[in-house]
Formats: sequence, C-alpha cells, structure tokens
Amino acid sequence: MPRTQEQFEAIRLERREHILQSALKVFAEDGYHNASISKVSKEAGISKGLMYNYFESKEELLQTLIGNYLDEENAKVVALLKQPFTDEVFADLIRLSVEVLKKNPLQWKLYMDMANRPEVREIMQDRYVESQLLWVEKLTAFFTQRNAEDPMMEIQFFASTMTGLKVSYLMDPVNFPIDEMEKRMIKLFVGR
Amino acid sequence: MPRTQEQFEAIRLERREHILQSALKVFAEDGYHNASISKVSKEAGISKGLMYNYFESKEELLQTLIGNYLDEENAKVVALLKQPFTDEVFADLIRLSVEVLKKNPLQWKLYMDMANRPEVREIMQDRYVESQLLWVEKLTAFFTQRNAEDPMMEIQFFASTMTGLKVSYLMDPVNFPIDEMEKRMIKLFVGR
Amino acid sequence: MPRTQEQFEAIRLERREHILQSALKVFAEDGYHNASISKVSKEAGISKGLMYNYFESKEELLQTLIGNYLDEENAKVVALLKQPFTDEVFADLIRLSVEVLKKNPLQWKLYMDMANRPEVREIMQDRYVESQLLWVEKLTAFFTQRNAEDPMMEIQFFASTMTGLKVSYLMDPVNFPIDEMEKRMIKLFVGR
Amino acid sequence: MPRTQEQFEAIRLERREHILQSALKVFAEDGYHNASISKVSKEAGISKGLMYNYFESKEELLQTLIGNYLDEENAKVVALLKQPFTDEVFADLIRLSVEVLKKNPLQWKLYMDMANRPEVREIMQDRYVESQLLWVEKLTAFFTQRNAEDPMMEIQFFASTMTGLKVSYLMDPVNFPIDEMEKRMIKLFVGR
DNA sequence: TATGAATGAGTTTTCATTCAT
DNA sequence: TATGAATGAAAACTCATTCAT
Repeated sequence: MPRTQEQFEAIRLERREHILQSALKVFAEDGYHNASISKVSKEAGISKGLMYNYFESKEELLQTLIGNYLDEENAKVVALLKQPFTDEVFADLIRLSVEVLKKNPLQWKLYMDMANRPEVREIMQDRYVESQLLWVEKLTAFFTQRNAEDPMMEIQFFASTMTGLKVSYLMDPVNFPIDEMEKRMIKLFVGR
Repeated sequence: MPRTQEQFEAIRLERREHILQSALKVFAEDGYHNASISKVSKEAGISKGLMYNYFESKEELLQTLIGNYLDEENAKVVALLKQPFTDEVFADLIRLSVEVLKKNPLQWKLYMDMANRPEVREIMQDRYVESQLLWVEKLTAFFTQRNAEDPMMEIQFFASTMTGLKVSYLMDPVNFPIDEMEKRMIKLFVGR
Repeated sequence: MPRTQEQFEAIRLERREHILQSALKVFAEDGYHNASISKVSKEAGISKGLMYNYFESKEELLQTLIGNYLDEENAKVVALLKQPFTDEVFADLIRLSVEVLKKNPLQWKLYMDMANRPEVREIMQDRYVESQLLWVEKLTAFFTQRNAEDPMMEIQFFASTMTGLKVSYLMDPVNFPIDEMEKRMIKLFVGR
Repeated sequence: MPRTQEQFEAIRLERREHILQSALKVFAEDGYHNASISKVSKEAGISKGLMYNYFESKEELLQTLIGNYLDEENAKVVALLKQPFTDEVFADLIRLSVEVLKKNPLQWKLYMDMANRPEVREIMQDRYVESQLLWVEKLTAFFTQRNAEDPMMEIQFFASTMTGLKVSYLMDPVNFPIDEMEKRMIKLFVGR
C-alpha cells in the first residue's frame, strides 16, 4: 500500500516550502556565500542529500527565494498601479511596500545582499520592466501635476528614499520606527 | 649603502597601503566571501605568502579596510559637527557625505555588504559612539528650532534618507544622479 | 478470481526481463558507472524501490546482463562447433558472430566496456573453458590441414581480427560495412 | 632566498608529469569513472588539493592524457605518411603502431575506454582530419595498384584488423603474441 | 507489491593558510 | 624578505540503497 500520488505531492510541497524557509533564514543570517548547504539542511532537519532532491543547486535555491518573493510583491504593486492614480493610491503603495517589508524582512535582506550580483541584476531588469514603466508613467504624471521642478528627479528621490527606509529597517528592525517613517514618507511625497 | 630603518618602514607602509587598495578592489568587485586571497595578491602584484607578512588573515584585511576608511570619514564629520551648527554646516555635512561617497565608492560598497555581519556591527557601535551622540545633539537642536513635530523622528528620517542615497548610488553609480539628489536633500532638510 | 502461482511467476519473469532490457539500454548508452539506477528505473517505468525487489544491487544487474547474454551466444556457438568442422561450418560460425553482434549491439558494447574489470574477466575465463577448448581443437585441425605455418598463431590472428570487426562495428554501427567485412573474413580465413 | 623562476618551473613540470603518470595508471586500471581523484593523488603521493593546482578538473586530466599521447603518435604517423608510400613504408607504419602500442599500453587502454564518449569522439574527428585523409589517399593508391576488388573496403578491413590487434593486446598484454601478429599483418596486407 | 522520499557515504572542487627554499 | 608549491579542512554535489507508508 504505497502512498497515493496526492500524498506524495503534499509531502513534496510541504518539504519544499520548509526547505525554502530554512534556507531563507540561514542565507539572510549568514549571507548567501557564507551559508552552507550543510547548515541549511541542519536548520531544516533533513539530510544534505535531500536538499538536492528538491533543488538542483544552492544557486537555484537562491533564485527561487528571491524570485518567488519579488514576483509576489510585484504582482500586488502592479495591481495598485493599474488603478487610477489618486493620492490615496500613492499612499497605499507606500503602505504596501512597508507592509510587505515587515512581513518578509528576510527575503528583503537576502535580496539586498544579492542585488549587486550582476546575474541577479539582469534577471530583475528583465523581469520587472512592466512595473518599472508603470511607476515612471504614473509618478511623472503625479509630480508634474504637483508642479515639481523636475519630475524625473523627484521620482529618483522618492525611490532613493524608499530604499533608505527599507535598508534602515532591515539593518535594525527592532529599533527603526518604521511606522512613523511610513507616515513621514506619505506626508512628504503625497502631502497631508 | 644599506637603507635606514626609516626607509624600510616607509617601504613597508607603502606596500601595506598598496595591498589594502588591491584587496578593496577585489573584495568590492567579487564580494568578500567570493574573493580569494590568490586574486588579491595577484592584483597587488605580490605573492600569496607575502600577504601574510603584512596581514594575519583575510579577516584582518577586511577589518582593517572597513575600520581605516570609516575612521577617516568619521574624523572629518566630527570636526564639522564640533563647529557651531549653522544651516551652512548642515549643508556641508551632507555635501561631505556625498563627496566621500563619490571618492570612495568601493569602501562604501564593502562596508554595506558587510554591515550585517554581527562582528562588524559590534565594532561599529563601539567605535562611533561619540559622533552618534554629536549628531543627535546637534540635529535635535536644529530640528527643534525648526519646530519639527518630533525631532527624534526627523533625525531618523534624515539618516534613513541619507542611507537611501548612498545605497542607490552604490547600486548604480553611473546612472544615479547623485549631485541632484544632494541638492534635493539640502533643500528638504536644511531649506533653501 | 485471484491469479495462480504460475501467473504471478510469469509476470515476475516478464518484468525482470523488462528491467534487464532497460538497464542494458541505459548502461550501454551512458556507461555502467555513469548510468544511474534512477535513470534505469525511469526507463523501465517502475520505481527505484521495485528494482531492488528484482535485483539486489546495481552490480548484480550488470553481472546478470553480461552473463545472460554471453551464455546465450556461447550455447549457439558450441552447438555449431560440435558438428563436423567443414568450411561451411566455419563460415557459419563467422556469420553467426556477426549476426549476434548486429542483433545485440548493446550487450556487446556493455561487455566490451566492462571486459577490463578483473571480476568480469575471471567469470568469463571460468565460464567458457569448454568452448575455448573446442575452438582451439577445431581450428588447429582446420589450419593444420590448410598447411598454415603456425596454426596456433593463425588462431590468434583469427580471434584478433574478429575482435577488430566487433569493436569497429560497435564504435560506429551506422558507417561500418559489417556485411562486407564478414565476407572479407570468410574469404580470408575459410577461402572462397 | 626564494626559489628562482627556473626552479619553480622545473618543479611544476616534473610534478605535472608525475601526476599525469599516476592518473594514467589509476584511470587505466579502474576506468575513468570508477577512479577517484583521491586515489590518483594517493598514487602520486600528494594531496588532493594540489591536483587542482595543476589541472582544473578531473576531465581536464583525462583530456590531457588522451590528447597528449594521441598527438604524439599522430605526428609520427603523419611523418611517415608524407613519404613516398612504398611497401616498406607501409610495413613501417604497422610496426610503428605496434611499437607505440607496446610502449604506451595504458594510454591506449584509456583511449579505448573513452572512445565511445561523444565528446571524445568529436575531438578526435576534428583533430586528426589530416592524417585520416592521408591514410585514405595513400592506401587507396596502394590497394588499387594491387588490384584489390574494392580498395575502400580493403582500407576498412585493414583498419578493423589493426583495431583488433590493439584491443586484443590490451586485454591481455602478457599472453597476446603481438610480435607474431605484427608479422602476420605485414604479410597479409603488404605481402612478403 | 509498489512508491519515491530520505539517507549517508563518497565524490569533485575550493581556498585560506603554511612552509621549504 | 619573498615565492608559490603544498596542505587539509570544508564546501557543493551525487547516487546506490533503505524505508515508511
């Protein structure tokens, strides 16, 4: 009486997710290069060998972690961006970024660690062209309407400031007053 | 005519500096863990063995690189902070940060890469207590005088935004309009 | 209506044969060491676990494959050798070898790949003493009658040339003109 | 007082050759796949790590072994083939093959083991086009002049028989009467 | 009987560090 | 002081075999 197809599938899915979580933790703590598959497997409570039953390589594990997560966030952002761009939507976009950040700090940490690697950079650029264009389009209109001196610069400044928020939070999640900063961002860029 | 003691020491110091520069380049390009001592020594044009005559380990090389550099920057910042804190001084502090960033992007990149490692974190915290306190003291006064709602929050926001600038620049030095962003920062936090 | 004991056995045997064929294909294509049990079981369309219900180990699979096959060929050869050794029988022996080769190239390839392994060598030597002796006996008589200078050498030369034929064919079955070579062999060693 | 450039070079060359010899022995005995770098390094009396100071990978070791050797033999063969193709030259070519075979049985064994691998096949085909063409050209003329029924077939038969000689010798170098077989070959294909 | 998840020993490979010269 | 050959511990990865179901 072997397990059914469904049982096997369930096991695989659960294990896969469990491995991803363990890898995320270890990678984010130690950094991708410093982290070893051995440590990840220990964290997951399984043998090293089994890791390779689920992921072809350490690299694939990383790609999956970053890709999965960013895709998810990106989808939400794009959905919001496709709505008419009101003040409230802009504020929501900021709130969404912060919410996602607070919910998945490890993924973000990992992504930031890796964002300098050329391979990762390339993938990202190809993958998120659409949302990039949307951001630019909507924010250009927004800042233009607000009579900004140089809307493109304002977009850059906004993006840079958001990055600062994220990095600062990730460096010290306990002490960084992320919620106040969120409000400050909204006040600054969206206005009251 | 054998060289004097001083001449030897001068040569040693110069070489040490040369090794540090080479290591910086390699570490920043490849990432600390991915970089090999072999590559560093090749970059420096000396043998692997000789490296260990100047530095006890790869780790020490890293510590020295980060420490040296940050000390240097910190000294300049402290000097400015100790002057009466006028608008112009605040603007200068921002300009100084940007200038230093542009002059030493590799050190900054390396520092940012490593800033999550607990050892590095600890060192930093101990080392720059003084300047931290100065910043807080001066900026509190500054923002209070400007009738900020919550001066402490404004400091955090300022710091976070500076971080964003640095990270954004380091991620893409060619395209990021660092000079415009500097102006934008001054306008935002210092005013005209 | 439950199956009878015989039916079960028949199914088992059939499956066993199926596994052997699959293993043969994979082993011959990838080489024994490079081939994985996983691939063999996929080729056979059964699970890895079930393989071990039929064969104790990868090694046993190999032994069975080589043994089975060579026994089969050997039996046919011995049958022919026990007949009066006419020119026609000699020609038939050559034809038989070529025919068997063309029909079972994979087994031959596998055997040739493995023929250097000491374990395989030993087994072979023990197993085919009888046919070896028969060959020598018959061919000695044959070449002696033909007034060969040194009948034993002629036997060696014949064997060596047959080996060349087999190896050359296995290396490039598509382009090697095996049928012409068969004729050439017969002409050379049997005469017209 | 470090070693001079020449001393280092001498060490490297000697070591490299020593490693190649050890690898050849182990690869030929156990087969490439079955042989481990660990065993090769033990045979060479050095650490596993040092192997990678001399060769990038196990694969490169193999390529070097096969390539080096075959190039060497090929050069000699080509030299002979470029001379006017007399009976004596043909006989010399056969003698050369046998001589080379006796001198480097391990390389040949290894080559034969690997000759089925697609990568190796391709390399060989590209590498020895010239000598292939020369062989065909010269032997076609030779067999045509001898009034062979089908010169191309005769070439094939010759090549196949040479292969048989080599394989048979390699399978049992002690007992196979290689010198007699050489004479037999010459008698058969070159004539008295 | 049948499955494929799981193991663990073994393999190739890397690289900071040491050391003979 | 200076070299790079040499080491060895640890990393990534493979795969025959076992085992819970």
